[in-house]
This record gives sequence, C-alpha cells and structure tokens, in this order.
Amino acid sequence: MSESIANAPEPMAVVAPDTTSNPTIQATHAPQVEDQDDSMSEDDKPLMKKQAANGGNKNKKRIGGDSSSEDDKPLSKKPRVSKGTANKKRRVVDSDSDSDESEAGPSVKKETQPTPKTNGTSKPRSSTSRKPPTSPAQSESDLSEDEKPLAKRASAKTNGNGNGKPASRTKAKPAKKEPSDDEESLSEQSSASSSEDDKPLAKKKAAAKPRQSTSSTKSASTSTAAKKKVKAEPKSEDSDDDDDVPLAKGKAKTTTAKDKKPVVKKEKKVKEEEDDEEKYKWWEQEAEGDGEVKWTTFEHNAVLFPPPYIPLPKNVKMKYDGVALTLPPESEEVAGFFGAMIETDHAQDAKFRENFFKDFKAVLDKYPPKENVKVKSLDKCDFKPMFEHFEREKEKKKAMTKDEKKAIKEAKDKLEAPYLFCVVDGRKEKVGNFRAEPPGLFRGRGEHPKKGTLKHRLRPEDIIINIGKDATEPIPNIPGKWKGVQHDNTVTWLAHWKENVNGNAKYVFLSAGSSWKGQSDRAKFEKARELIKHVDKIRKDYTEDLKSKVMADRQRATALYFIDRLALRAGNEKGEDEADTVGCCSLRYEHVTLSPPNTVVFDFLGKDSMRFFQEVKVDAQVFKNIKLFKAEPKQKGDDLFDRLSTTLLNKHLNSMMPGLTAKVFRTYNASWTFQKQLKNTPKNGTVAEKIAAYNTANREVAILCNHQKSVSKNYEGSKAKHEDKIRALKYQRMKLRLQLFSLDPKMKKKQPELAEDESDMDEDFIERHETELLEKALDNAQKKHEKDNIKLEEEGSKKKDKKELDERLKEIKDEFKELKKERKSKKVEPRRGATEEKLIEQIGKMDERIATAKVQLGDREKLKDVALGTSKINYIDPRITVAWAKKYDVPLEKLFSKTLREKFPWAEAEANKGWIF
DNA sequence: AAGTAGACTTAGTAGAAGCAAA
DNA sequence: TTTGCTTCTACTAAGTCTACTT
Repeated sequence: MSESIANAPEPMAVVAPDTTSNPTIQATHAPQVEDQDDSMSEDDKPLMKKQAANGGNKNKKRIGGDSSSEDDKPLSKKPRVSKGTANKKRRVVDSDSDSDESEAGPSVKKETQPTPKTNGTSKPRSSTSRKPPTSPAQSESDLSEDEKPLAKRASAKTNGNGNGKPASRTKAKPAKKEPSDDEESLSEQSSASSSEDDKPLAKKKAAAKPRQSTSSTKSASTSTAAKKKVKAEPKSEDSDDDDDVPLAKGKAKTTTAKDKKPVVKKEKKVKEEEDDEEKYKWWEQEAEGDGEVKWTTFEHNAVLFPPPYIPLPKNVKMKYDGVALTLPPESEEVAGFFGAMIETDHAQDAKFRENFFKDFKAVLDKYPPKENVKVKSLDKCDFKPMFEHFEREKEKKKAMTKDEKKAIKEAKDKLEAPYLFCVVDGRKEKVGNFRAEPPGLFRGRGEHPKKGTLKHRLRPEDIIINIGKDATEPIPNIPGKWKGVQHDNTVTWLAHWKENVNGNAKYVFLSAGSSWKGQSDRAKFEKARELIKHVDKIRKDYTEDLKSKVMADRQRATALYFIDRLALRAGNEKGEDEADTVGCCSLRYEHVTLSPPNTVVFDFLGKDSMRFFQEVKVDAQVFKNIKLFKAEPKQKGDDLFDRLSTTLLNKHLNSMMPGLTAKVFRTYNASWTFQKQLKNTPKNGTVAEKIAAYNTANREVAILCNHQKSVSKNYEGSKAKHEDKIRALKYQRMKLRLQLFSLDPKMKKKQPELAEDESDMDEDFIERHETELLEKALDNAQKKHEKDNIKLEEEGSKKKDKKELDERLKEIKDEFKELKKERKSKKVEPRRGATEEKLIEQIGKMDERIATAKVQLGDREKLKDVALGTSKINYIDPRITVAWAKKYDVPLEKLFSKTLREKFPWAEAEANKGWIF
C-alpha cells in the first residue's frame, strides 16, 4: 500500500495537518501538510526542485499533532457548549470508548486489510490507482515520491473499485430508522431536539446574513414565473447609482464587499459604441450589478440546428443475418450511429448494446426495412458496411485539396457567423455552445444505466429561448416554431431544452471568455480568498466538533475534515438511474475502510466515475468517528454519514462565512497549494526549467483534486521508443568514451567515472542497435542516390550509375564491420580529428542529453494519467499564474493557451508580480 | 423534510489543429 | 511532404447548490 503514507512518521503528518486547533498558526492557512522530510527522498527530486524546496517551507511550524493529543476522551469533557447543544442533550454520542470496542469486531477486521482489492470493475481507464494525492500539504513529499512510484504505485494500485453496487443501495435509511442502540438515542434525540436547538444556531446566522455576492439574492424577488420576467426595469436609476456607490474601488480586495449592494443595477455602460470592437473591460468598471438582474437588452440568434440527415448511398447497407437491409432514413440514421462506433469500447459494452438495441428496435418498428425482415438480435446485425463507408468518407475528406477544404470551411463559417456573437446591453459577447446537440447515442460514463440510449434530434419545438423583449425573435434555421420565448433577465442563458435520455436540462450560455462568465469566475476566486480569513477558525471548530456528542455535528465535522484535507466534493444524492458515484456526503459504508491505528482507506468512484483511491493517516478522533459511523447495524450499502446532507453541510458553512459552500474548499485548497508549490521555482533557471516547475506545481494540484485522464493507448509503445532513444544516446557516449581511452589509456585512471560502462548497454542491444543503424544508413544511401539522379536528370547531366551506389553501400557495410570488431574488442579507434579535449567535451554534452531525455521520460510517466487542464481552467486563480509569469519573466502564452487567455483577461489586467492569492 | 426544477460550474475525451521529425 | 505526435478546442456529461414544491 501506499507506503509513503504509511511510513510517514507522524501520524498525520501527512494529512493531518494540523492546524486546526492551533490558533497560533496563522499564516499558514493551508492544508498543508508539513513537509515531511523523510518521506521524500531527497534524491529523487530533481535538482532544481531540491534547491527550491528547502527554501520555502516555512510551514514547518505547523503543528501537527496537537489535535490528536487532545482528542483523548473528551467527549464528556468537552461540553460543546458553544452550540448550546450540550444541554440539550441531544444525545450522546457515545463515547468513543464504547464504540470502539464494539466496533472493533466487525469493522476492524475486514477493513483492516488495506490492500486494495484488485479486480476490475472499474473503469476502463487505466486502472492505475492514481497515487493519491495525499493531502495537499503533503505535496512536497509527494513530489519526491512520485518519482519512485512506479513500483510503489503498482502495489498500491489495483483497482478494483470496489464498488460493487451494494446490495442494497438504499440510502442507509435503515440505519437511520433503526439505529443501533446507541445510535438510536442519537438519532432520535438529535432529530427531534436538534431541529430546535441545534440548528438554530446555524440557521439564524444564516438567515441574518444578507446574501450576497452574485450568488444569491434571488430569494427576495423571485417568485416563480412572474418573478423573473420583469426585473429589468431598474436600470436607469441604477446607473446613477453606480456612481454613488462608494465602495468597491479597490477591486481586488474589496470586491467582495461590493457585491452586497442590494440594488439592482444594470448599467448600460456609457459610451455607446465606439468600443464596439473593443472588448468590454468589466473589471475596470465600478461595482457591477448585483446578482439579480443580468441584462437589460439581449439579442441573439439562439441555436443552430445541424443539417438534416442525408441517407447513405444505396449500396451501403447494414446486414441482418447476412441479408442487406434497405432502411428508411429514420432507422438508417440510428443504425449509422452504432455503425460508426463498432470499433469503440462502447459497442462492446453490454449495457450500451442493450439500451441501443431497445431503442433501435423501436425505431425499426416504426420505420421497418423494405425487406420484410424482423430484427431480433443485435448480434446478427452487421454494421460493417456502414462503418467502412464512414471510414472512406473520412479518407476522402482528408484527401481533399487545400482549396476544397478552405471552401468548406468558409461555407461553414458563413453559416455560423450569425450565431457566434450576441449583444448584451449593447455589447458584443461571444456565445458558447450555440450548436444544437446533434442526435446520437448517449455516451454516459462509467456504469451509467442509460448508456447507449438514443438521443433524439432536436427541433425548434423542443427549445425555449430567452431573449430581450425588444429583440427580434430569431427564426430557426430549420422549419418549426420555438417551444417558447421568454424574456427573463435574471438568467444568462440563450436557449434551453430538456434532453430526452435523462430528462436533464441543457442550456446555451455565453462562452468562457464572456463578461458574465468572467465575472462569476472572478467572484469564485474572491470567495476562495475570503475563505483564507476564516479557515483557521473553521478548522478549529470542526476539530472541536469531531468530538461532539451530537451525532449530526460529529458527522458534519468529520465530513468537513475530509473535504478540507482531501479536497473531496460535496457529494449530493444521486438517483437510481444514474451511475453510482459518490462524493463526501454520499460516501457509503463500503467506500471507507479502517486500518489501525489511524489509517483510513478511501476507495470509491467519484465524478465521472473516476476512482478515488487513497490511504490516509488521519487524526485519532477522525479514525474513531469513522469507526463509530460504521458501527453495527450499518452495513454495506448504508450511508456513512447518515445524518448529513450537502444541504445541511452547506447551511452550516454559510453560517461560518457568507457564501461559503463545500466547493469553495476545493478552489481554495487548489489555489493555495499551487501558490505554495510555485515557491519551488528556480530563480535563475532557464525558462524551460521555470515552466517545468510551474507544471510540477500544477500537477500537485491536479493530484490533489484527483483530476485524471486515461493513459493513451500508445503510451507503452511511445515510452519504449523513448527508452530506445536514450539507449542510443548511451551508445554514442560509449563510443566517445572508448575513443578517448584509445587516445589516452591513462584517462581511465584519471577520470574513473568515465571508465564505467553505460547502464543497460549489453552486447545484445549493441548488436541490435548497430544492425538498425546499418540498415538505416544503407537505406539513406539508396534514397540519396535516387534523389541525386532525379536532380541530375533534370539538369540534363548524366546520372550516376548503379556501380557508384554499390560502392557506396559497400563502404558503409565496411564501416559497420569495423563496429563489429569494436564490439568484440571493446576498443574504438579515434575518429579523424578526435582529440582528448573534444571527446571530453562531447561526452559532457552527451551526458546532458541523456539526462534531459531521462527527465523527459520521467515527466511523461508522471503525467500519463494526470490531467493538468482541469485545475488550470477551474481551480487555480489565474492571477497566481499571471503574477508568477511576471515575477519570473516567463511569457504568459507559454502557460495559457489562447482560449485561456481569452478567459482570463481580468487576471492579466489585475495581477502584478507581487500579487498573492 | 424531502424531492424537484433550474441554473451554472466542473469534467474527461474525441477529434482538429499544430508542430516537429523523418 | 508525410508522418507521428502533442496540444488545443469543442463537446457534452456530470457535478454543485439554491429556491421552489409537496
């Protein structure tokens, strides 16, 4: 198992940071974990990192253990007065002690085996268990760790996701209802009383707070349908308001405050339009509107429907039981959806096939083949002719001339042009997904019960558009009328429909680079920064609550601990007809295993069915709590936190800080970790080295957030290639070395390090390699000869004859014979012009190249299953990147792609090199 | 209190676009 | 040029979270 963690000396060093209880620590907000030096072997770290690393860790201060010490038995002791609950007597969670015992039995045993089960179940992706991240804090250590990993990882790995669907996936209701003895009391009381006392606290507070920032406010005004509609009016007055508004000047910091403004304002910003072309710099404006009204005028063309289905050529037909079927376009289209995928994994997936076939049959019933054939089995359907046709079409397309391609592109651009932009309050803004989703087969991820289901073609009748009252109503590009047209200026979508597969809502919004998205993005990061100010207190509180006598509070505290330390998602409840994935609040009994003394093993499928597998050392109290939460009557299938829901959790969070929700912790921890990791940037490194440090930091964050990608199927192959390349370099180095020794045998003594043979340079490889080289050389000579002749011919000169070529080939062969001798003798004659100095220099260069190649190889390995993009796009405050780029003088375009730069113009404008998160 | 609708953010991946090596 | 990747975008699924209903 993950040794790394396990070995860590202090219990939690890794994870548990700490902090929490200690008030003194301040500056360190983060989850950081201490740097546990030990776990990281220094050697592993790349050079630059090393240096950097030791620099910055001031966090050492973090005290780690204290909390644990505390936890002792406290239950009784700590009267959780704070909440008033105490008196109430909400139950008592009983002591840990007892619970311990009882639990010991069952849970301990089985859980203890930390070992992961291996089995596959899970996703198709690489089952690698990604090494988990470990707490953010741990990151540093982690770094080093990764290097080793391969092996280690392997051990850890395994995948089994263990998620067998629980026999009873019932939400633990049972437990709830009939709690065990202990629990009972707990539950009952808590529920009853709690409602009164306990919550009050929270609620009150919450209520009191004014909602602010973008997020909320809706409450007030909204009232169903009517609600929305008429909100736009206010604008005029407001505009003035703007000016008055005193606050918010300092953007960065103050911003949050500003949001409060209750007033609805919308301003149609001044100057009309010269700035038409310019982009609207909303971040330079004074406090913007509040959260309620989003626009005053809104013009757009809604969605672009895809072209109608074009039947396949008559000769392309699917076959059923050997018979070619002539399908009407309606059913042929559906057959084609599957036919195009027959080489993908989906087509092999039982559920996918089942769902597809059910829908396909229904379509066939309505639009049967001309040949009176009843299609009864998918296995007898042969889509290959269709598949091959599609492949041919692809080829054709690829083979088109540049001009043809260009013409097609132009036509497409022209068609799409009207949809690219919309006009909001007189400003031009880019629309995001204006193309109506084409029909196809639903590609649900993981074990989605609906995967393979037919997704219908959208018609105007399916779509509701949202547009300004005075705007001209767009006309659909295919026949039909919109399902509805509304003018709700409290929302930002242009069009909306309900998709038939899951009944989910789909929307057309503006692009990521739009002002609306930019503003809310910025607000998100500001919220996360605000958390910095509260996090110490929050941690202290939940640490305290870990011992609460009120079960609900205790669970909430424990959940929060995980959310904060492990960056888990909130974990809303999900329905039966969705993939069985969980987040923190929805963790079930089987997802968490205990391994004494204080390790908790998480193994579950999270969002997108990505496996989260991690062994974590936790505070003793947390360990006890989990034991308690898994105690007796509970079993596989039951909720771990049966008294907690995301709503409850968020209500509590909101009471600690307005606007705070579970997801803010992810943003905060990600950005915080990133900023901290960037301290490892080599001050005097090359740009490439700096970027490498940046990427390493990015990677830490990605690991923290469990952002994965499937390893490409040619990964192994390409890795082997790279390894061969390295060996080829080593081969060259060897030749240089041997020449040197021929020149001056004394060098062996003088520089003993040169006398050592290159690693993995066995005779076998050398022979193979030389053969390859020979072949290549011969081939090249041949080609050169041909080429030269063509040229000579064109010039009208006379061609070289074959003899010449043969001679040349012979020469080459002779040279290689030389090599063979050298191989045997291990001696290499110095090549012409070789001198000791030159050779030494060349060897040095070769060493460098080898080292670089090795580093590259290692980097690729480390990144093969980690996705950096998601955290860059969604979790890392872009201002950190901008500031870093300025500070270290790295061009921003090396860090942000074009679309990212379009998404974060505000960050570029706002952050200077001293900016900190 | 629990379930649902609604709106918006976050997620991995397929395929297009770029780019470097052959 | 063509090939063989790597990188970037587009796409759309899958979350979060609030407000509304029942």
